[in-house]
Amino acid sequence: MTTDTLKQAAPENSGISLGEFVLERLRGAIRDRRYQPGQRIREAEVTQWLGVSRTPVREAFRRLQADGLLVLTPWRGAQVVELGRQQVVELYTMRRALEGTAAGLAAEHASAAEVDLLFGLIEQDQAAQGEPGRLVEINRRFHEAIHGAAHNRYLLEALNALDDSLALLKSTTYEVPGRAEAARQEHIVIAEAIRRRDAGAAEQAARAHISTAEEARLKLLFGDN
Amino acid sequence: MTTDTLKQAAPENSGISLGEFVLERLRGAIRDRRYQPGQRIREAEVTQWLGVSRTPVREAFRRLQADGLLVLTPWRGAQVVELGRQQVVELYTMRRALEGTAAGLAAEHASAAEVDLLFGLIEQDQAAQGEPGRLVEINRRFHEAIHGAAHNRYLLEALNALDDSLALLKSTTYEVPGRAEAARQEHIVIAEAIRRRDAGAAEQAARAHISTAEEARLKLLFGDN
DNA sequence: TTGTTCTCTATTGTATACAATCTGGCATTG
DNA sequence: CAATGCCAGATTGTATACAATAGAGAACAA
Repeated sequence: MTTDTLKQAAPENSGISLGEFVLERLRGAIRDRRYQPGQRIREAEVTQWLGVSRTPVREAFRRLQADGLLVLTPWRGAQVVELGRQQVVELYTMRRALEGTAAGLAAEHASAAEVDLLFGLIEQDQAAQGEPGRLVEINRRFHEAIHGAAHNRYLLEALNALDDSLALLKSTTYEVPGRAEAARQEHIVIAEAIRRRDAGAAEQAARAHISTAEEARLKLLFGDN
Repeated sequence: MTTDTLKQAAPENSGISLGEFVLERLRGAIRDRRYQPGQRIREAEVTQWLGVSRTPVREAFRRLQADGLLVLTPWRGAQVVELGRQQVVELYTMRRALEGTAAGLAAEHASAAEVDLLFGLIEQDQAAQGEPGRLVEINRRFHEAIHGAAHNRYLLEALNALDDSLALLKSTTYEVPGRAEAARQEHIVIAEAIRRRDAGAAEQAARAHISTAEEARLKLLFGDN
C-alpha cells in the first residue's frame, strides 16, 4: 500500500516500454478517481510523478484520448472526460447492446469450463453478502467471464473501453439498497440461459440486467424516479 | 488527381495540428490500400513523404493502433493489420450487432428529415445502376445515414472504427454478381421498418443485411460456398 | 554445406531544445 | 471605474540528438 505521491520509479529493464507504463498508470489513476472528471492533466505533472520525459506521456495521452477517457484540446492539453446525463444514457444504451450480444454469443460458444466459472462466481457472490468491495469485484469478474466466453476480440475490446468510461462515473450502483440482491438474481438468469445454450434468452436477460443497472445509476447520479 | 508521391506540404497555418494531419493522411492511405495489410510502415518513410518530423508521425501511429489499423511491435515499429478468416468472421459478427442496434435506434429516434434522406439515397442507388464506384459510395452514405439517425455517439464511433477495419479487406462485396441488387432490396426493407418506427423489424432487417454481406465477403475472400 | 555466433547497421524508444500559442495580470485610456 | 490592449510566464506542438535494440549478414567451425 504505497502512498504513490512521491516520484515513482519507471520500470528498469522490463520488456514493457515507458509509453505503456505511463498508459497503465494513468488509466489506473483515472479509474481510481485520483484524476477526477473535468480535471486538467499537465504533461509536466505526470513527467515528474512517474520520472519519465514528456514523450511517453504524450503517447499515453493519445491512447487515452482514443479510448474516450481524455479530451485533448490543441494548446490546452488533456482533460479527464466529464459525462453529462445524455452521455450516460447513450453509454448504457451501447452497453445494453454489447452486453446482450456478448451473452448471446457466450450461449453459443462458451466452453464447459467457462460455464462453470460463471456459476462459481455466483456462489462466491452469495458468500460475499454484506461486503460491498468484494461484491463489486466479483460482479466485475462475472461480466468479464461472459465477455471472454463470447470469443470475439472486437467485442471484447469495445466492452473494455466501455468499462473504462463507466469508471468515470462516481461510485457504483451497488450503493443503491437492494441492488446487490437484484443483480445476483439477474446474473443467475443470464448464466442459466447460457448453460442451456439459449442465445436469445441470454441476450434478453443481459439486456434487462443492464437496463435495471441503468435505472439504478440514473437514480444515483441525477435523482431520477 | 495528384500523384501524391512527392514530398507533401504540411498545412501551413490551419488550426489543425500536424499530428492530426498525419493521422488523416495515413488513414486515407490505408483505406485506399496504398499501404497494404501486412506492410511495414517506417517512421522515416512517412517523415519525408509528409515533410514533418517523427514526433507527429509517432502520435498518428498510436491513434491508428488504438483504432485497430496498425500493429505496433516494440523496436519493430508499425505494420498494417492483416485480417485472417477468423478475424473477418468476428468483425462481421460485431458489425451485425452494431448495425442491428443502429437500425433499431434509428427507428426510435430518426427525424423526418433523416428518414427522407434514407429513401433519397435508395432512389439515387436505383439511378446509379451499373456504376460500381457510385454504388459503393451511395451504399456507404446509406449506412452512415442510419448510424447518424441512431443518435448515439459511442455507437457511431464504434461503427466508424469498424468501417476502417473493413477497409483493410480487399475489394468490395459489390463485385459479387447480383450483390448490388440484393443489397438494394435489403436496404428498402430496413428503411421501411425505420419509417414505420418498428425497431425490432429494423434491427432484424439490418442483421440479415449484414449476414448476406458477410456471406458474399467470405465467398470473395476465401471461396466459401 | 550447414549451423552458430558475432558484429554492424537500420530503426525505434527516449530525452530535451526550441517554437508557437494561450492565459492572466497589469497598465493605460476613455 | 470599466474596458481594452499588451506583455510575461506557463504550457503544449514540433524537431532533433542520443540511447537501446533487433535483425541481417559475415565469419568461422563442425
